[in-house]
Amino acid sequence: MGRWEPDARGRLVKAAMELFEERGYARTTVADIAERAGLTERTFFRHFADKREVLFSGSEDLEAVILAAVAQAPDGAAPFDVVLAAMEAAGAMIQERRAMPFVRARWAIVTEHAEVRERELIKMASLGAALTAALRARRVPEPAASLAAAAGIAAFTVGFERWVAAKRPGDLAAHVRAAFDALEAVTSRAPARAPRA
Amino acid sequence: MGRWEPDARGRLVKAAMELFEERGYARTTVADIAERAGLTERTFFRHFADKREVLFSGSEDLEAVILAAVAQAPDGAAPFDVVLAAMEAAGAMIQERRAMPFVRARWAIVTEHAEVRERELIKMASLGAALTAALRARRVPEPAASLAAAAGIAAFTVGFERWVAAKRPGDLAAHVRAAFDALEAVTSRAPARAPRA
DNA sequence: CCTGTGATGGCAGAAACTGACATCACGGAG
DNA sequence: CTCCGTGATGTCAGTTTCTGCCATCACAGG
Repeated sequence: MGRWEPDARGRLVKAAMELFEERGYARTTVADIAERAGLTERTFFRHFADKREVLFSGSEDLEAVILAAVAQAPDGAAPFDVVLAAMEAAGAMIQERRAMPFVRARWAIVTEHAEVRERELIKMASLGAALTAALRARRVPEPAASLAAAAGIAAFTVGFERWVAAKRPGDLAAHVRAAFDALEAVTSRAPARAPRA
Repeated sequence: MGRWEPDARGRLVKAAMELFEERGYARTTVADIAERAGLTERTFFRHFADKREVLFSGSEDLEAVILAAVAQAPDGAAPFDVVLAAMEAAGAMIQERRAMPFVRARWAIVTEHAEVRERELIKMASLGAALTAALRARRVPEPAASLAAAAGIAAFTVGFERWVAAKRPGDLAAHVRAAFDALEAVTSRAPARAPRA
């Protein structure tokens, strides 16, 4: 492999991010991206299923980190603690990429464009499914596995959003932990059940 | 209003569902739908933002029911119980539509087509945002409001999926309640905190 | 009778994607 | 060394989604 410029995929991602910042996501066509990367539109679609997907390059790594964290959790750990550990690991990975400007630019695009947000949500759902499967492999029964996964991802999302919104970034993992604690607090019903019992 | 056949929107929804069942979602074009409804493609896009949206007609009602339930909850109720009540109300509405075949047909399409699932997820997220706002109006602070809303919707989803998957439909609200209980159980950490303390 | 309004139709076009086929350097088999 | 399979890319035509712009035309109110 040396016939073409190497790392076509990486070049496409780079070109896309540049153009998105220059003209905005909506006003950048796939043809534009391909051209800047020195490729053709057709080749873009061989590397990415669609235009949005170029914003999610690397999400496979995230899933891998999460699954690894689950696998490494001590045997007797409670499911929710396992999920917390997995989400902390995910947070650490995002933070360690030192690509904070990239994270922010990406975040801006995702929140501004509903179509991209849709993609983000389905990626999260897919992550949740993988996490659920990993929990089930640890003998966590349903529906506890699904619920722990979904709730954990919700907590992660809240923590992440607060981290991004914060002026001084701080530690993402700390935000995530705080969200988990808050979730535990809000889902615990008072000792005396509410009226409807 | 009497110049055209009435209820263009309704006719489009009906035509769409028929065609989706006859040829499948992917092989049905918007032009097909419009033609069967006695309209043109251009008019379809005046009633629905895009092809997927025709599958979500009525989701506004769902949001209204949820918000009404939140508003009617007793003043001192715990946030999570308020959310439970709202989700039970949503479940009751879905069940009372007596459109069980429609619900199943729609469910099949949503689970089979990622693009439609994306739309479903963003609708859920939007519902979550509305629910969060309603909780905040009840003086529930952040991040408790966001977390209660997201966790509640996750529990509802699990309950709904189990209800749809069940051979004998049974009561949706009961499934939802069970999911809430299971969520509470899984998010409660043991009295002695896990290793990381 | 006249006119504004609102839902619709017609049409052209951009942009996202897809399928089928061609190209062409590299690397191994002979 | 030559030949051929392979794989990433290019080319091109075509479908589908979705938008902008303007025309139409019955109905309602003045």
